Parts: sequence; C-alpha cells; structure tokens
Amino acid sequence: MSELGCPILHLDMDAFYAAVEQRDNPALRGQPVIVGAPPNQRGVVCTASYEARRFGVHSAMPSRTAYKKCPHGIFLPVRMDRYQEVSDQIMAILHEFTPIVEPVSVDEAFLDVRGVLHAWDGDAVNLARALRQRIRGRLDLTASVGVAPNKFLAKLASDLEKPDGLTVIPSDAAAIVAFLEPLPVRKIWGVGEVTAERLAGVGIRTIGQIQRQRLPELTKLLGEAFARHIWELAHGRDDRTVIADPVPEKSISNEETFIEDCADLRVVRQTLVELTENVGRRLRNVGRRARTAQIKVRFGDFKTITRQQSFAGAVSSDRDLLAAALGLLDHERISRPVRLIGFGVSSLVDEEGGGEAGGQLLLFPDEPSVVQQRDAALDSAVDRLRHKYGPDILKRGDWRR
DNA sequence: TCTGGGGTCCTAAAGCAG
DNA sequence: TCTGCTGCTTTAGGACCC
Repeated sequence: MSELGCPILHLDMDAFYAAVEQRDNPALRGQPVIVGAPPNQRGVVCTASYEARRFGVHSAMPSRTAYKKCPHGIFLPVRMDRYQEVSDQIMAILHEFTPIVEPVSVDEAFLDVRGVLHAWDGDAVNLARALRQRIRGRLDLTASVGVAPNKFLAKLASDLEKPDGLTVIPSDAAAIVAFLEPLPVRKIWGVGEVTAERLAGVGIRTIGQIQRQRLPELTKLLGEAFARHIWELAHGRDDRTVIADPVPEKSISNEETFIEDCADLRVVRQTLVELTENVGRRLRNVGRRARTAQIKVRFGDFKTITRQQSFAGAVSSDRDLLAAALGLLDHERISRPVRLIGFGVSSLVDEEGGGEAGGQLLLFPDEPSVVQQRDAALDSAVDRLRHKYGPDILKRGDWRR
C-alpha cells in the first residue's frame, strides 16, 4: 500500500464522448445524446449523456436496445480523432499539476501528487478542486475526481459521486475496511460478470464477505494469483504505483463485424486483406515489427476462434502479414457464415535491432534481401499515398499466396 | 434478443528439450 | 530405451477494461 498521507488522484471525465459532442454543438445540450453505432445497425452504445441515461441507456448496450428505450435519442457516430484531441488537452492540464500522470484511457488518468503537495498546503483536496476548476474553465467539461491512499481506492472514489464529483477516502485502514464492507464485489477492479457469478455461487456478494473469507478458500475458487489480488484489494490494500512513462503497445489489431453474417468467403478474404493492410500500416508507423500474427473469426452463433502463427523472424511488410493472414484463414476451411473477421499482430520488436531474431533470416545478414528492400519501398510508398489521400486510394487486386 | 472494437493479462494444454 | 519430472514456448481461449 502507498504510504498513508501520500495520496493518489483518479480523474474520470463525465460521459466523455457525449459531453464533447454537446460542448462542440450547443444545440445538443440538455438532449439525450447517444454516441455509438446507429440504432438500426449491429453495434453498441459507447457513451450516453446523462439525459439519455435517465431512460436506462448505458454504454455497452446494443444500439437497437437503446433505441427502444429512448427513441427520441440523438445517435451520433464515434469521432475518435476529436476525443483524442480533447484528451491531449486534458492530459496537458494534468501535467501542469504533477509530472507523474498515468493515462488509463482517453478520459481517465491517475496522478501521483506526493511531490507537489507543498504548493497546496499539503492538502490533496485543494489540488483536486483546482484541477477540476481548471478543466471546467478551459475546456468547459466536467470531471469526477477521487482522492485516496492508493490506485484502487482512488478509482473507486472517483466513481462514487459522478457526475462532477469530488470524493475523498481518508488514509485510515480501519475506516477503509468498514467503507468497503457493504459494497458489491463488482466494485473491485478486475471482478467482472463471470467472476461475480462464480463468487455468488458460494454465497459471496459483498466485499465484506471477501474480507472475511479465508485466502485458501478463495484460492480454490479463483486461482492463486487472482485470489490474492482481490483479497488484498478487498482490504483496501493496493501497492501499484502510478507509472508516468508511456508503455509501448504490445499488440495491434483490427477487426470488423459484417452488417449481416457473410457466407461469401471471397468477401471475408477481401475484408481480411484490408484489415491486414491497416494493421501493417500502423505497425510500420510506430516503427515496429511483429513476431506473431493472429486471425480471429466469429461465426453467426457467436462462437469465436483464433488462429495464430509465429514468424521465424520479425516482419512488418504487407507481403509477410498477408501471407500469414490468408494462410491461417485458408487452413480453417470455413464453411459457415462469418459474423466478424479480425487480424492482429503481437510480440512486437523495434524496427531496427530487435535482438538476434529481430530480423528475418537472410543469406547475407548485413544487408536486407532484394525482395525485402522492394517490399519495404512498396509498403512505404503505399503508406504515404494512403496517408495523403485516404485509405481507399489504393485497392489491392486479387491477392494470391 | 442482443451482444463493437481495441487492447491487456491470465490460464491451460500441448509439444519439446534436458 | 523408457518413464517421470521440470521448465520453456507456442497456441487457443477467455475475462476484463474503457
């Protein structure tokens, strides 16, 4: 657990996507705004404004269901670029308060403020108030903030008085245990539907019941590592630190759900080609190579399979990625309609170097092969064209292995 | 009845090597 | 040569998060 008196802040923007839309277009203020898939298509709600939530609409709900609950709702598409832009402005403001900021997502961050409290009379609540005021003043958006001795409690706190809330959990171990006692197990970060069901199966529904449970019993149910983790959290103990350095991505993927299940394998293949090219472009953009490629296929009944392949070395060319993607797909001999197709890469290494297995096997290790040089030049030219004129400027023809 | 997309992390099984 | 053990890696799947 972080030392008592060294508080951590968790900032969570209120209904972020919807709030940005309402701010950018004042005509939407006070309206039930629902950001996500259109109501007549497959897809879910990303964010609902508080006006829409009053009708029972919430994130992750199918858009069709949201429409039934709130037929007069204003459905808007996700404008991720815009939210990312506003997110950058928020993170810049957070950095005005402390250098130790860990973004969790576009609308959430942890702050370690122990080194800057002297400027706020030693009181993190003063800092938190100023932080919320500055975000509201400059960006016209509201945020909820939790102040607590560790990350888990700070996150829990920020959620308690949404929207526009400021909640403090003091550093008193006994008070913390008592505070957690009546809360449902789902409030523990990492306990989702499945784990909650499993716990309910042995009569555990509140955090207090976990506190009173013997660790070996919990281990039988959830496994060693996970049981200990949630047992510690249930007692309000969490020693994870706020990490300011951005962690490089460990995988890159792209997937698409068809508007209707697709029985035409040629369409599935063509979609896979486009997804793979997109992943390849992003991979090269961040200057990395992949050692593993994976396809994902979801069928009409929601059964999902993944198939993966490791490369002898690390690759980043469309030629290598497409060969892997289509090879994996063809190997499956798919004979029923496909709901979703996806492609992803993992085990990423830096473009140059990457260890002894970082590059591909070469006849002359000091210089890339002619084929590799040609592929890299081609990919680079295509990437530049697509960056300039959009992703649809070039379409690959009949791609064969 | 409906269930997106992009990630991370964990687990279990299987294959392989010492 | 066979068997058991252990540890590592790969693969597949699943839970969870926003």
